Formats: sequence, C-alpha cells, structure tokens
Amino acid sequence: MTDLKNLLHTNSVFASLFPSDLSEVARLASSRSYNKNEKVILYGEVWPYLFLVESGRVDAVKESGEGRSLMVATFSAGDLFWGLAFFQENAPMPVTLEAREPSRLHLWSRETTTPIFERNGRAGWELCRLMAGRMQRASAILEEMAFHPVAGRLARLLLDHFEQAGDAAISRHLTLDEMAARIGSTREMVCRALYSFSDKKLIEVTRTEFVLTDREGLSHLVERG
Amino acid sequence: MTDLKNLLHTNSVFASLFPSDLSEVARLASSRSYNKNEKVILYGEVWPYLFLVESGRVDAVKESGEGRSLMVATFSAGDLFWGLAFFQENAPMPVTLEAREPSRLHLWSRETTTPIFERNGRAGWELCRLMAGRMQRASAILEEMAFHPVAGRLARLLLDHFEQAGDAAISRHLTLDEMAARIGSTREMVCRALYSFSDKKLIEVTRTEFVLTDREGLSHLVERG
DNA sequence: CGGTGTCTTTGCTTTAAGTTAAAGCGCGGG
DNA sequence: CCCGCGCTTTAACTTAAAGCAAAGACACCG
Repeated sequence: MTDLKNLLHTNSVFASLFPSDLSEVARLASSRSYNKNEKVILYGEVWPYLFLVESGRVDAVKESGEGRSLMVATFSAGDLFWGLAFFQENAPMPVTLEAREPSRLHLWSRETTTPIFERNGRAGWELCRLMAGRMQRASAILEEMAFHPVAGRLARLLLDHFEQAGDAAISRHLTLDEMAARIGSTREMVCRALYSFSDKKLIEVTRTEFVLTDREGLSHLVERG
Repeated sequence: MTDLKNLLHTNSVFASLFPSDLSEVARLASSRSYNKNEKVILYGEVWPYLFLVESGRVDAVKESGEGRSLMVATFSAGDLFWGLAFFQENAPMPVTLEAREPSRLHLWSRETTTPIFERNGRAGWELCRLMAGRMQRASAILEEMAFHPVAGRLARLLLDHFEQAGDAAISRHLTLDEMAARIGSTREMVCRALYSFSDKKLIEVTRTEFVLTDREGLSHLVERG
C-alpha cells in the first residue's frame, strides 16, 4: 500500500470511503511541496480544491487593507482543508493559506472528487462533522474578538500555547508580531500587556523566556476580559 | 402530498434525498411553534437537532457576560440550521436561537436522521455546501469585527438593510439597540455614527425615518473602514 | 387626557486601543 | 571582533470606543 493510501486511512473522511473509491482518490491526488513562507493561495482567489497536509504546517491568515493580520487557523500533518469554491462555485477564499515551514500537500479538484463524495454518504457526513468543528472554532474566535479585550485574548493565548510546561521557563518561540496576529492586535499592545501581566505577578518575562507563575490569575483574566 | 413534504422539496438538502427517505424524514419531523421572543435554545446547551423554518423568523445571537450582544444570523421560511451537537456529540450551541416573531419550526434529532444522511450521499454533499455558505458568512463577520471600525460596519448595515428604497424615506424599523447588536457595538455609538453620517451629507436622519442620499459615499466608508 | 414606559438624542467622562518614536539587545556576516 | 539589522522594550501621545446620565419625543393604555 502506498504512503498516500496510509495517510488517507488516518483521516476520518477518507477512511469512510469505499475501498475502491479510496484507491481512486489516491490516484487522483496531485501532490506538491511548498517552501517556508510560500503562499499556497491568496485571499480572494477562487480555488476549488480540497487538500490534506502530509507534512509541515500551513497557516490560514486574514489580512486587512493595511498592515494588520489575523491568523485564524493552522493545519498540520493529517489535517484536511479546502477552498470554499470546492463546495460553492465562485466563492472566493476567505483567508490566505501560507506554508510556515517546508510542507507537502495532496490536492484534489472539485470536478474530480464531487462524484466520489456523492456516492459515499458516510464520507460526506464525516466532512460535515469536520466542518462543524471548524465552525465551532470560527465561532470561538468571533466571540473573543467581539467581547474580550486584548489582555484577555492574550492571556488565553499564553495558556493555550504553553499548556505543557508547568512552572518551568519556556522559550519564547513566538515573536511579538506573531502573537499580535493571533489575537488581532499589534506588537506594541502585546508587549505592554505582557509587562502588565508581569507587574501583576501573573507571569515572568525575559527577553527570551516566559514563566507562567499564576495560571489561575490568567484564566481569571480570560473570563472577565 | 403534505405541506411539510412540499416545504422539504423546496430545500436543496432534502430535495436530494431518495423519495422514500424524504417521506421518512417528513414522518420523523417534530413540529413546534414559538412565540415572539421565545428562546428556541440557549447558548452553551448541547442540542443535537436539525431544523427547518416553516414560517416566522429566528435570530442567532451571541451574548457576552454582561450586556453586549451580537447577532450573527437570522433564519426565515425555508432556511435550515442545526445545533453543533447534531454533528458532534457534546458540542455546545455557539449562539442562542430566539424567535423574533411567532414562528413554526420542524425539528429532527441526531439519532433519527444520521442513518438517512449516511445513505444519501447527495444530501450530505448539499449539507456541506450549505455549511460552506455559513462559513463564508461567519468569515465575513469576523473580518469586519477585526478590521473595520464601527462607522464602516454601520455603513454596510445601512446599505445591506435598505437596498430596495432608492432616494425615498425609509421607516426606521430597527431600534438603535438592534442595529448595535448587528454590528457589535452600543446604542450610543450607533446614534453618534448616524449623526456623523448626516453631518457628512451621506444620509438624512429623523426620529423615525432615513434617507440614503449618498450610497457612493457610504460604500466608500465601508471600504477603508 | 395624563401617565408610563420605551426609544432617541446629546453631552460629558472614562477606558481601551493604536501610533509614533526612541532606545536597547543580540545574533550573524564580513 | 565589530557592525548593522531586526526584534524587543518602553514611554509619550492620539484616537476610537464605551459608559453614564439626563432630557426629549413618542406611542400606547387606561
């Protein structure tokens, strides 16, 4: 069995195809590699493709007319995503997709795969479930942007992103700009918020490391914003 | 043929069921009426249902801890929507659903309908298409909240909501609070923004009516935010 | 008619967010 | 080893948004 077929088996959507259709899908895939920071597709383009990430990492980013950007999702090995035009003709991409590290994707076009999904009810259903999950995430982001101030959003980012380490120092592998993009703000705001957390003894900050000293306090900030 | 079956036929998802399954679905529906302002289901509940609006209007609203609210969608006759738990067990409602006028809905539970979708590939596919459309809308709202200031969001609301009338006076059938909920702001901000538009000769405002005098100018405001 | 409650409008205050500018640090290239 | 560039940190300033309070306007009801 090919590597691609193995990869397909690990995905709940493809795994529920009839075996013959799974082979067909494996044959229809067009595979491509992307360099670090290479764009997969730009915001606003009509892009009728479905893709599965074999390796690497692809970010979905919205960019405003001038300067600001907001990262809404990131996809890594095993994740499935699509251009809206895969489902609805002429629907433009709502985000730019950009490879953050050298990445390899397998792509399928709308025409070749539509008939396969139409005869595999179970796979269509799994795809719905996947979309429901994405919807939930979109909804959570929207809620944060609408109701939680910057400090609350940053507190959540810290908690989510540094779950693992307990009291240990964590190296800052995100720049201020990257954090700002994730919470929809600016590098300066993030810096100030970090130091305001530090003033309140919630975290310790150095140029290169964090220590989350008071997760309780941080999650309290997330709550009330 | 029953009224419900007629209604089902007008919906792209149900219309692509096998005829026998369509009858089955009609039989499985539980139908309910809601009064004006009655809640269908509250934010955060686990609600594994799919529903079709027969008549009336149902709004999807997010509410913040204190006071603020944001209306993200409204459903009227012929529209299909669902609780996330219809697709993913235990996923909570991301919005509160509330009947804005006396409304009648037909509901289906997860258990009874899952097998039907699994054997009707075409219907599952149509459901995906529908979800893609909803995603697009969610994405547009997010983008506005993140990148466009209040004035821009309000300008769009005016243009969208009063498309029909040309230069004629339009009665204000939305209160300031309702407009504020739609653009994620407050009554006061909306009022001020309206009068700032009026100062710029983009619209004319009276206590009870609007005239959109300069749609050009308004859409220009939408652009640059 | 007057009373009551909802909605609109406005001024004033407070808070959050964003912008600009100026250092400071530290790593890699020459 | 030093220099320069890019990222980080900080402070002062500006703007946008929200909150509060009070005054009208209107609509409905008894």
